[in-house]
Amino acid sequence: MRRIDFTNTQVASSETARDINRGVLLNLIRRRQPISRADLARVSGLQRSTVSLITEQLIREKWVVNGPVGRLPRGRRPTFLRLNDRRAILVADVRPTQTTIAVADVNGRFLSQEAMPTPGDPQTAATHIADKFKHLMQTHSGLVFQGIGISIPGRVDQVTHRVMFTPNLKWPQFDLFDLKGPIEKATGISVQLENAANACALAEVWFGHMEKVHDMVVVTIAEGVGTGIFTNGQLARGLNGMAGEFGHVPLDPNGPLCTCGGKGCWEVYASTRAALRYYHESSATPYDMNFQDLLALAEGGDELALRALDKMAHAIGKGLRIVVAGLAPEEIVIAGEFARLWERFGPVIESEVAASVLVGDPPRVRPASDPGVARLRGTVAVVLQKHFGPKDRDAGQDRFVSIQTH
Amino acid sequence: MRRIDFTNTQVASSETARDINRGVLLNLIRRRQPISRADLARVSGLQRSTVSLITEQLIREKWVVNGPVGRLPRGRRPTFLRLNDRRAILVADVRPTQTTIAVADVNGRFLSQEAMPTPGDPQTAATHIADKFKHLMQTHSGLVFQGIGISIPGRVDQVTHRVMFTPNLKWPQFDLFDLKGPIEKATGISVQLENAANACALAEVWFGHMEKVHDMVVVTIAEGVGTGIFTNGQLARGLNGMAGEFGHVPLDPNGPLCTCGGKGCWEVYASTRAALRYYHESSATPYDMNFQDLLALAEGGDELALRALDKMAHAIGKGLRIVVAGLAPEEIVIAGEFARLWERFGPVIESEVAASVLVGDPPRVRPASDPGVARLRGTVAVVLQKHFGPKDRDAGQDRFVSIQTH
DNA sequence: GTACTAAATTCGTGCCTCGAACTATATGAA
DNA sequence: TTCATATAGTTCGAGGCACGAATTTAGTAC
Repeated sequence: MRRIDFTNTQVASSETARDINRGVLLNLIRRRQPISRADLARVSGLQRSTVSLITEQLIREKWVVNGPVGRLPRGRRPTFLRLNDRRAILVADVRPTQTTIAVADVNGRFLSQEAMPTPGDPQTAATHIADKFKHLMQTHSGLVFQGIGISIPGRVDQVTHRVMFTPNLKWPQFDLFDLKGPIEKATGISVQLENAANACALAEVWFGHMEKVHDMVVVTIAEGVGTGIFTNGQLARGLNGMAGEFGHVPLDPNGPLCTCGGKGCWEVYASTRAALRYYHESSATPYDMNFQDLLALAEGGDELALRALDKMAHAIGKGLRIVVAGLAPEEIVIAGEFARLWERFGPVIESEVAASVLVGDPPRVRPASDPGVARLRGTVAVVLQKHFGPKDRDAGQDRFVSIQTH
Repeated sequence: MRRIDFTNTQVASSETARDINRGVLLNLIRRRQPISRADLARVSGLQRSTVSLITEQLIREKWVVNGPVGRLPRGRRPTFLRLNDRRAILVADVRPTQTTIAVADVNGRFLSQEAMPTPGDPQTAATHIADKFKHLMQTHSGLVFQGIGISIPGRVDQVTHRVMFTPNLKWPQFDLFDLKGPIEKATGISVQLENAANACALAEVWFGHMEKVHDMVVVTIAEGVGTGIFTNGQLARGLNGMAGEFGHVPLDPNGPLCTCGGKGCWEVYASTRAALRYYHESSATPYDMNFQDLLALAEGGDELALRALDKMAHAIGKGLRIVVAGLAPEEIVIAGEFARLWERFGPVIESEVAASVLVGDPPRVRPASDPGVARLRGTVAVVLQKHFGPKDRDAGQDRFVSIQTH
């Protein structure tokens, strides 16, 4: 007897072409709105007739709405299309001390945003966050909510939706707790969990500049150092979602102890905690000071603060050498409040990176497009990706099937 | 006036479905040959009628031929399909001291294989290799040659087809020399250049085990240490094709000088050269000895040789920590002659890797499927990929267009 | 009003997959 | 030998989809 394990190969049906083109047009509208059907046809290369049919479908599906009418020197006026911004997304960005909750539309514009202290354990956090969400759903009753995105300072296995690794978030037994389930149950909306650095990477791709970036690495500098790797047009997630933990690569095997248990990790030298440590080592300030304060001091010209941040910038650059050698991204994006002082410290990082390029062009190094909301906006992108992104179509290689012969 | 830069978005036409399904079936036939049309339908999920039409097309295109007729307990006998193995590929594997030239069929089976010393400069190499190829084309006149693949110990920019970085191959001004052009001109066949580690990665994916691997890293241990990164179903090539140079990440910034100009690179500790150095440091053997000799000594039980290789294995494992933390591949494959002593040194690497996993499952670590021909067979895959692989369809994100308004 | 222009829609054609019906070819029981 | 049954492979009509020419719609210029 012969049984077949029917994990099907990804074949195309007669509707596949429509699926693909629908996605192409939806994304073109998203990036170029307001845009007329005629322009869509020109830009996409599809026939005007095809564009009309597909946009009609998108309007029926309520993703797109007819917008204002344009004006041309001659001829019939075009009707512009734009995304239906009554479709909205709920997002939360969980950080060790503070959690931000927001409502965004499909364009990544925030309609409401508030902060709360991060609860001390995941159970309480789940209830508090869910409550906030429910409240926001009531106060924004005109909107249709598409999904919930939550970014955390840790790695998430996207198969099991379990949290794998959160060295900087001191929640007891978080890895055993299901954050997604309770919030979905309380709100009735599907929840996506994602690592903050990965979220930032998606933010750049979805809301950043127009040109297509093929290989990019985002580095989030906060209490820890995280990287989000975007390659071949997708996030590299790795086994159990653990890809991107360059922050825990040791730069010096004899260095200070890290929260991960290792020694001399990049994060130990390049995180905001490291900068505070540098500062405290060189001054006699009392210990209750946070990174915001340090930045403020530096912006005010405090020499010791500047020196601490300079040390941090060098450490960031040093760790980036590994990323550059290993992945050779086209672009490196630095996210986190540290990027506020880009003018001062960007060049430090840039020169360190340029020195590490073995041969060829150095990667662009730049701060996140909108550092203040990078993480939140990325979390919006996490949810949008489910609707606008590729339908998890296999990137070429077929998925194979095992035939068991009995 | 408005001009449009018509780098078109990738839209689907009415033929797209056929394109996709043709690829799926071609690859299914490749991996499961001999296979009947009925089985193809079952495995792929396509209708039998559709399978018949597409296989007819593949037979017309001469990719597939009708093979033997099967035998079943009941019913009409199935005609098995298999790849047309008269389609062949010419490959060369260039290494610092020796170059291997071979003819392979589309199944990666070698029909002929020979070695020659690697010439001292790229010009001579191009003529010699082209001559060998032309000769092989004559002696195998029954075959239809699909392409030429050449693997080199260096990185290749797949956009410009220029060689970027070959620290271990002492060819003068190789980066200014066009290896592809002259050989194409001499043979009339299109040439693909690829880094040896990338080639090995493709070999594993194309000719390795059946299960689909999503994230894999191949480490080639030879005169240098190279890595080939396979993520999201594709090779990660990076800017100028430079991705994968983990071999030049410094493990110790004060270590010995590397051929790349840096200090204390992984390669300095983990290459075959390193093992020879370790051996020579501990014995008084004359200096004209190569890695093959060292392996032979170790296989014969020489204590000093074993110790040198053990040190090398530890260094390999230590560098893999970076790869594991940064990419969390499902699988790490070790290629190169070193893998011959896997029984002895595999566990050393494995335990080092397992210790570096922050959380979750450790990656599988294993030697290359067929270490002796890994590089050559991978080079075959480089060429096959052009015919069997995805049609460089964008993995989701659309490619944008810039409209210049004058 | 007429000429012209551009946007958007309509409609016939061809490609493609689907699925039912049909043909071809085998085994085994009556 | 004949017929039921089972499996492989083909044929053919239906429906989804993109294409592209023709048509309709709606504006400007004169």
